[in-house]
Amino acid sequence: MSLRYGLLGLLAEGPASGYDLARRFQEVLGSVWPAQHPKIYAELNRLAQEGLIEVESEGPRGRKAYRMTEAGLAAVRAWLRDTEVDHTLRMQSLLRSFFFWLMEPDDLRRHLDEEARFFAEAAARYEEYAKAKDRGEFGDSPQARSMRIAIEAGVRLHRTLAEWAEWAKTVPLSPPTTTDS
Amino acid sequence: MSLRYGLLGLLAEGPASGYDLARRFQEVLGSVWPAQHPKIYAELNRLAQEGLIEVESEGPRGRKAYRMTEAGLAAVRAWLRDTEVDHTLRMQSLLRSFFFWLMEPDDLRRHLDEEARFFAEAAARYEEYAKAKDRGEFGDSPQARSMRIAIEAGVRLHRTLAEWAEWAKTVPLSPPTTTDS
DNA sequence: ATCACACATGTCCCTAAGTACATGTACTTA
DNA sequence: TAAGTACATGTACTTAGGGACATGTGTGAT
Repeated sequence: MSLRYGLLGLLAEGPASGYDLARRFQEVLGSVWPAQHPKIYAELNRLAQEGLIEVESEGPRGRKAYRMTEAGLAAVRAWLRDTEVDHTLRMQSLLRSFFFWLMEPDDLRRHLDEEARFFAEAAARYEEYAKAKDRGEFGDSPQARSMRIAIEAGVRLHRTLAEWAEWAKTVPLSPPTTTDS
Repeated sequence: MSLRYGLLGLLAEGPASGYDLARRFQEVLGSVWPAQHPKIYAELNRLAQEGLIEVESEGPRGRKAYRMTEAGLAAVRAWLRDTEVDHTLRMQSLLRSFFFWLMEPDDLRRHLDEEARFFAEAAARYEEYAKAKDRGEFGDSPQARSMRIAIEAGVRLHRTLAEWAEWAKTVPLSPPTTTDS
């Protein structure tokens, strides 16, 4: 259901085609909610059938731009206001960390180096985005301010994970061996 | 595939039945990789067919305890060492934050209050776990130390998200209106 | 003795997600 | 004018995940 409301949320900013939405999903929402174009086109058709969106215009190359209907706007708002947040998390990085004790120390160090680098780079990318927003590149609309909040989560989250990976490198996995002297 | 290696990872600590594994998944891995018992039993059967695990003993009420085989241990290790980490993230909380501008200020404040509370409570639960470990309640084995690292990630992650939600409450979503005087 | 509960394993079905395949059009550049 | 690229929309197949349903057993309490 989240994909559905992700699409409606994006369409609340203005009309867009499936192609546009697929790109925007990849660019901005992709890091918190991945979606491939087949799912997007399918969902758009369902949404249109249910009257939550409607074709606004048809363009070249079969392009169909959708516009949100009143019912659609009401539906996103209801989702945001009335439905419980699904806090389910699925992080392979953390799943793996339960099994670090199965790894050779060298492999583990290498792994944590890579993890730290990955998270730090992601954090840096989000920070660039945040700076661009703060420079006014996305304007100062409520949408842009919302995005700024989301980006801030990205920055903090990935920075935290990078620090965690660095910290993890300092934790010895084997208890000190008692020298039987 | 992560469920598979989650199960193998748990079985690396010692023999266990599907029922045991389902409970342990819910308790310790559930927050980073949810799994329901039907999936677990199915995966165990597949794993046994492929020779990565084998039935160690049969107990009352049809209980089947599985033991990991050499091949199974090699498989988890190969997964940990050689396969790339899937960093795909799916966080509904963050997806929603892109659309905060569609919410009434009051609803948004309420929402962020709830989010902050949820994340803070989760962080506190993880912290309790961490303290218990540091008191020595889980011993000092490599497994326990691995778990400690995973728990630390839970603490930091949720604390960060709680702080983010608190911070988000202080961000005005509407640009200051120019009073036409 | 009976009842409730925790133990224990599964099937079935539906939805969500991911990948590969398929098709065609407008524009830009060599 | 030919080739490459970005635009544009889909179908088909496979796997993963979640919920409901089904079934039966040992144990402890009343």
